[in-house]
Amino acid sequence: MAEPVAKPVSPISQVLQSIGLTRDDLVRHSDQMRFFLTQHELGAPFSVDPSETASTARGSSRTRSLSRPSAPAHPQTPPPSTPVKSEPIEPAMPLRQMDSMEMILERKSRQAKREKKAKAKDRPRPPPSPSPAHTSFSLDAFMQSRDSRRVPDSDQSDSSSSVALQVRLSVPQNNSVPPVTPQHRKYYRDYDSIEPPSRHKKTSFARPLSPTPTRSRTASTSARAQSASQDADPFTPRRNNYYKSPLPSSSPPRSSPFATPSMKRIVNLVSSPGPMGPLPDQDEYDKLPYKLPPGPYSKKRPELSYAALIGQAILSSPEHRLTLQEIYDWITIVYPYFQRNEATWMNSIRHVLSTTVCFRKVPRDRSLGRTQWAIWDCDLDCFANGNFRKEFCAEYRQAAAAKKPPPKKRPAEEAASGRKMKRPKKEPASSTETGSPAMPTLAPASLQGAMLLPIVPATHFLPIFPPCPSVHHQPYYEQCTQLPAEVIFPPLPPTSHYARVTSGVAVGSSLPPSSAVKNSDVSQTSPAPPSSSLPELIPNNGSSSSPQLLSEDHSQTDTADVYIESASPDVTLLEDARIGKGKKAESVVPHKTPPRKSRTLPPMPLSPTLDRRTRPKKKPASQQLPPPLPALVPEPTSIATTTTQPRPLTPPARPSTPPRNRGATSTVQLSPIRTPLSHKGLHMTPNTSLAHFKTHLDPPPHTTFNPDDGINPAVFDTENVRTPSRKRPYHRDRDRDAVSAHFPPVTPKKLVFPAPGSTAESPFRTPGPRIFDPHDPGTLLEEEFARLGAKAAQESPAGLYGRGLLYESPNALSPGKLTRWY
DNA sequence: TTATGTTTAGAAAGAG
DNA sequence: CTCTTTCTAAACATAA
Repeated sequence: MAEPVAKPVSPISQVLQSIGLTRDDLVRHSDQMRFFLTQHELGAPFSVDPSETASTARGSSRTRSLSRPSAPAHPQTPPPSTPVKSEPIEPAMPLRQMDSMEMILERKSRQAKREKKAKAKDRPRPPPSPSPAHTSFSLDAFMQSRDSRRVPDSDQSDSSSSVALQVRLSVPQNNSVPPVTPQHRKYYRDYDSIEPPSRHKKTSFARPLSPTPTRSRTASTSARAQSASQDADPFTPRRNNYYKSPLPSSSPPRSSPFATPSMKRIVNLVSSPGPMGPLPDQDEYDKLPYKLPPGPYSKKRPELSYAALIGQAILSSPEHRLTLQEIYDWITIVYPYFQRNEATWMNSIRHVLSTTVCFRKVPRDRSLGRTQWAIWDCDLDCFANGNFRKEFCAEYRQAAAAKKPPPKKRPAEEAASGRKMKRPKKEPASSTETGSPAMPTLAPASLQGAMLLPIVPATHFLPIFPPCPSVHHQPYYEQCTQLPAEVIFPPLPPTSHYARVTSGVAVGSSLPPSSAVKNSDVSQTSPAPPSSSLPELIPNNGSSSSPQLLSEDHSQTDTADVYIESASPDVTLLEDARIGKGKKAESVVPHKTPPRKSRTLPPMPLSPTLDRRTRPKKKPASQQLPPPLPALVPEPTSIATTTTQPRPLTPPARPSTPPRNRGATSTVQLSPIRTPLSHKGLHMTPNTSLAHFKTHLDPPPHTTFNPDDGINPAVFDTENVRTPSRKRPYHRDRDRDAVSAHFPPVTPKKLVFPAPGSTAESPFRTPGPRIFDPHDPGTLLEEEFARLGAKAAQESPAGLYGRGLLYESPNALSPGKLTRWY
């Protein structure tokens, strides 16, 4: 690379000289340019992430996610039904050039749809009105869904619609496929959903397509690949819209618009059906219960694990809880790679939610909506930097501390001595399991929660319990520390209330007692932990989503930044929202849910998850991990407690919690359900330190990143935090394919700037290290650098390349993930 | 019937 | 080579 390379003097150099700029300047400017470009135009033909290419090149690293494992094998067994999704791969559309066009079309179609639906449908969700959008979606959804499985009825209802869908899908179907193409269904249907035309599109690229016949995967793969190819995001959420909307995710009704039932019709046939609904329109983004990261979204498959994606999604909501649908929506928007049609990933998402300890189920009233999946504050560490690391789960830690086996959410294994048992069917009553014996073993997730807690009325406990008690009192903070909030959440606009709030909260983190109570809730939900980061999440000022909550918050917060009170209100609100409404149902869950607020709580240890299973499996890992990130904060517990103290006290009842108590591992009551671990008293090691936050509202250093700097905090973090360990590349065929397809092994240029600030700026930027935008000056520069090689590198301001990132392969950078965030 | 959840299996990749 | 992790697939459950 470094070599002198042929062109001794690049035009650029000349130009620079003439201009009097240094390379550094160029870099900076380029970054800025890039930034603009990216923002403004998503359209870059494709942002390829160099990283991707590189990654691929690199090795496997990416995830294997794509992999289609066994695919090959399948041949034999072509299951009847799903023999294979594979089909799919069609050459499809070339890249989408049309993004803009498509976008427009889409919108139009959507609007039309909306209108129609609005009329037609009832469902529109009540609440806010966002619904309309939904309706619009319906088409899409339907298209998609249909594609996949459903029948065609609609088939194409409209070409336009189809188009829209396609677009949305990101796929270019349009091109290739006529809008309607009923066929889709065939394909899709046959094969699970997966590949709707959209995928095909992709093929345009090279995608060789994966040969892999495997079923769905292939399809999926292909799809993905396609998606990947398309980098441009169809909808980049851009703008601040995001910020705005905080619909109350929690707010039951609305939940995600998409989610809205309307979609239902569409249902998929697939086993695990996917879902359906179309994504929300951009317009609707505002309304969403979660915050979308800015930036164009890369269509590539994220390197992140599903757990990480879920974590990002959930954490993007003010309360840190989303419904499954919302999670789907978030993922599909932010990672266009995942399309609604595909059942595979959704199935995986569900699977992860069910099996991962950190994802807590919060039941709600039906009236409110479906259950929500929450991340407690105590587990925030797990999601730092947008990644997911079990090790940091409170339970894990505890377990580690205890030396017990890592908890698993689902004990299934444990329970039964042998795995395999198929489940006996469930018993209707969970009781059986829970009740009895199993305690250790199984508890349904929901139960778990319940188990843990003594059941306090939801409302009560929310405040009361900190989610994860023990460890983090101030989960957010801690987390924040660990995570760069920014990473997770885009920086808030100064103006935004949230910012203040959050900060305030953070500050208050200590949480005022008063707030404390509420706080717990608050914290949970929006609290902010995300200090810095959060803000955005919550955006809105009044907006919406849980609007009320938010709104209030704002007011309050605004006024007093600090106080929790603001929070408190929020909390209250939140709770109301959640609890009040949902709560009833929640009784069980509550325990866990409350989490968010963990802050307040003192040290409860949590053991909740443990209950599920203490499974030995991971121990190793868990053990290793124990301490979350040391880096940031020192002692979490102590601090936390102090700060949070307020509420902690009563860890009320939570059965589970008690044990946790941090320090003592006392075994407390065992919740019947709980896992033994909990009982055992895993204590929690506080690990994380919140301290930092206590002191500082802002996230630790890394968090902030200036574009200018070029340094991507994330990067740092990543390095630190992330263990590159596995690099799983996506090897799995898909990924590779996808990637390769798009960009062939392109030489991994090291272009990848660490996405330094520039691109980086957009936190959520495409995952890859950055988008490859040919137009982007940055690119040019990069090339130049490449030519110049080391020289440039040296020169390059640290900022840009930060640590030499310049040349690092994207992968190296950290998992692309980080990058992406920034 | 659908969407959602839970659980079991198995494959692939990586780490040790 | 073994163990672990992640992903995928699918069966089964259940609420609405």
